[in-house]
This record gives sequence, C-alpha cells and structure tokens, in this order.
Amino acid sequence: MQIKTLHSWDLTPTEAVALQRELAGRVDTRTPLGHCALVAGADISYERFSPVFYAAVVVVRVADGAVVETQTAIRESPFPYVPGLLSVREGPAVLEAFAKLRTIPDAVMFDGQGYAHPRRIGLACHMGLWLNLPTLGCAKSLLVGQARVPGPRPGAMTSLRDGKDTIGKAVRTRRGIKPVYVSAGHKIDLASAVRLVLKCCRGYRLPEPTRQAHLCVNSLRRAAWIP
DNA sequence: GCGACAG
DNA sequence: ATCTTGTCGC
Repeated sequence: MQIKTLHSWDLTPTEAVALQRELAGRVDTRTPLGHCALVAGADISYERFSPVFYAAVVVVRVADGAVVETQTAIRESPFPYVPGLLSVREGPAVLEAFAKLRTIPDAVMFDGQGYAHPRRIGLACHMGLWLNLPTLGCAKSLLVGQARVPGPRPGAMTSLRDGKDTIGKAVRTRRGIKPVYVSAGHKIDLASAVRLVLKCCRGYRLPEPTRQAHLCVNSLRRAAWIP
C-alpha cells in the first residue's frame, strides 16, 4: 500500500516529544468503526542488545480467523526504548512492512497503547496517522492510568482512567488470565475498538491479528539467526 | 527528590 | 522486547 510521508524519523527524544504534541491534535478517537471484514495485526521482535528489528503485519479475515496476507521487514532502529516514545523506535520498521502490503485492511491492531498514553498519542494513534486507517491499541500492560480488575468472564471490562479522563478499557478476553488494555488509535472510538478486539479473540488472550503477527515475527527472527 | 514506566 | 523448563490450574 502507498504511504504518504508524514514527517522525518530522524529525531532526538526531545524532538520526538515535541512531534507528539503537535500530532496529538490530529488524532481522531470519536468516529464509530464501520463493518470490518479484514483486520491487520502488527508486531516487532528483536534480540537483546541488538538494533535489528523484525517486523510483520498480518491481515486476518475476521469471519474465520484465516490469514489472508503476511508481509515482513527487517530493519535497524537507532532509537532506544523510552517509555512513551515507542512509536519512534518501532514505527519505521512497522511502516516498511505495511508498504509491501497489497491487501488494504479495514482496521489495524497494535501491540501497545493508542490513546492511553501520557500525551494521548501512543503507537496505535501515531501509526494510524501514517496509514490513514482505523487503528487501535491492545496492550498487555499499562503505561499510564488505572483500572479496576474486570470480572472473570470473557467480555467483562472496566474503564481505564487517567485523572478525570477515560482513556481506554481493561478487557477480559479469556477466563483465568490477565486482562488486556484497549484504547482507540485513530479514526475509531473506544467502544468500536473494544468491540473489534473481542470479535477477533479466538480462545487466546490476544486477538488473532496481534497473535498471528507475534508468531510471525518470532519465527522470522529465528529463521534469520546466523550463528 | 522518589517512584513508575507500552515494547 | 529477551533470557528460559517444567509445572500448577482452569
């Protein structure tokens, strides 16, 4: 798919924060999501102490969970892990994989936060601006905010709040496991994001698109392993 | 100043 | 994120 350049990625941490502050105003977290037949999941994997990133985007058919298309990219990232600046570290590699995609998904899920971010522009929001597609964040742990533990049954949820703002939802996707934290990315509202995550869960903690992307990047990394 | 801190 | 085997529980 064609991706229009939004800005340079050659940033210092300070510049990255300034960029987030100006981009945050362009994020749309109020639009209800339309029908979704194809949902993509994106993820990154790498070896400890290595700057080489293995990225993948997997398009899944919501109806049956089948993988429709997979694209990958292997790329170095000079940017360190800084809480709150994950998109600057992982974004370039993820976008390279998206550029190779031929199937345009109806929505994209990211392994990390969307709106539930200190400046309300986590990985999913930032990628949504670049891709100009509906996106959402489905994280395994919290960056900011607090939520009560949701009930034990799948589908149970509680609000994730930061001060007075509701920034996401803690969602139980499976019984007996820790909840995931869902937040809107771009061109989607929170209710739609939660609905889609639950609709994409097929017996595992993580929704199928994200789970498949995770499996993909790990096998890609191991396949590239050269002792 | 201290603690927290997506992946 | 990654380093790592078996093991307790739904």
